[in-house]
Amino acid sequence: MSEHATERAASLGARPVSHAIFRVARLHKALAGRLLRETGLHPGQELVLMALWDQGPQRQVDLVEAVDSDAPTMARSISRMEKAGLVRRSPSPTDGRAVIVEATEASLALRDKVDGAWAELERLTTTGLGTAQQSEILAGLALLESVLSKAGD
Amino acid sequence: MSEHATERAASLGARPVSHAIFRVARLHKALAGRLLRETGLHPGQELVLMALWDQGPQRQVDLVEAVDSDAPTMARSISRMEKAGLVRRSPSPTDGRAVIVEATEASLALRDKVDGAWAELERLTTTGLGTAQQSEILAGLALLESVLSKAGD
DNA sequence: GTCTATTCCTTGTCCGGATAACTTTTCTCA
DNA sequence: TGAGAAAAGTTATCCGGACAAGGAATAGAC
Repeated sequence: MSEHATERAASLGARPVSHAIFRVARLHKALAGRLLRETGLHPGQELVLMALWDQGPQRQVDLVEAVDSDAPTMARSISRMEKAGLVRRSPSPTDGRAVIVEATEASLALRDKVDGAWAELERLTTTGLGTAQQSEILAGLALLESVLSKAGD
Repeated sequence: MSEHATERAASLGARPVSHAIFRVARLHKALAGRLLRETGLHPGQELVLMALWDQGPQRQVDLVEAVDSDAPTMARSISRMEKAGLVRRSPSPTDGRAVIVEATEASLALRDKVDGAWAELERLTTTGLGTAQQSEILAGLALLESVLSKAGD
């Protein structure tokens, strides 16, 4: 019937790297979400807090850069975190366009939990992997990252 | 100031595998979305259509399994695709609970574009990688997948 | 045969991610 | 200096992903 039957029969299984990335990312994100649940944070928010804890108050656009997000997502997320008392917003004294975001004292109570969750995530992710395998995987991921970011031009 | 400064100063950079997975997944998904744009589909919908094209009409729960999604997401996605004329729903003749989903003839017009987009995605993902590097990366991802799915218990 | 447990699906809610459209402010440079 | 380009945020609209709750039908146990 179809003159492309042989190519098509394999279409769901024949994109090995792409599908593997999909599945690993999904599992990894789910695991991160589960570990983070006890902190009450949603995946992504902890990255914002970690950036604020580490680098101090900064503009939203800096946070976007730090966690590799985008402006609308960050604006919304910051609003929610502000409402939750995790974060404070104030106008930049030197740039009328910018908003300075800082972590509240209340957010510090989460710091140990967040650090623990991330450590646990990394532990679970690399459990059973030798250091050689780990660096191999890391090198592979770095390679993929550079290839993909070049492809995104 | 902080008695944990040394540990904490590295908190954004010291989870190499986890962060690498995050970044690769993000780039990969963005690339997939861009390639898919010309089909008018949103990322995820093409997986549903590919499953229907390849395996024929099936229940929603089978589609959930095929694309590794979940029931609520699938229900909503199918509804949208039904509204868009890509998919048809009918009650199962043998199971009163189940719904049989099938691809419409109209959806077939997208098949070549979708196949092309996925081929291009894989090509861009693996461009510049030797076959040895490819299998190395694939093995690494498979390893991560098995570790992560075991951790998700 | 009935009562319970399971399965399949749906709806509602909340979240992040992406795009587009827009406002306000700053920067650039001719 | 003054016009236009660029940057920072916001809001809107979609989308998929996750969770909770619930209805309806089937399957299983007794």
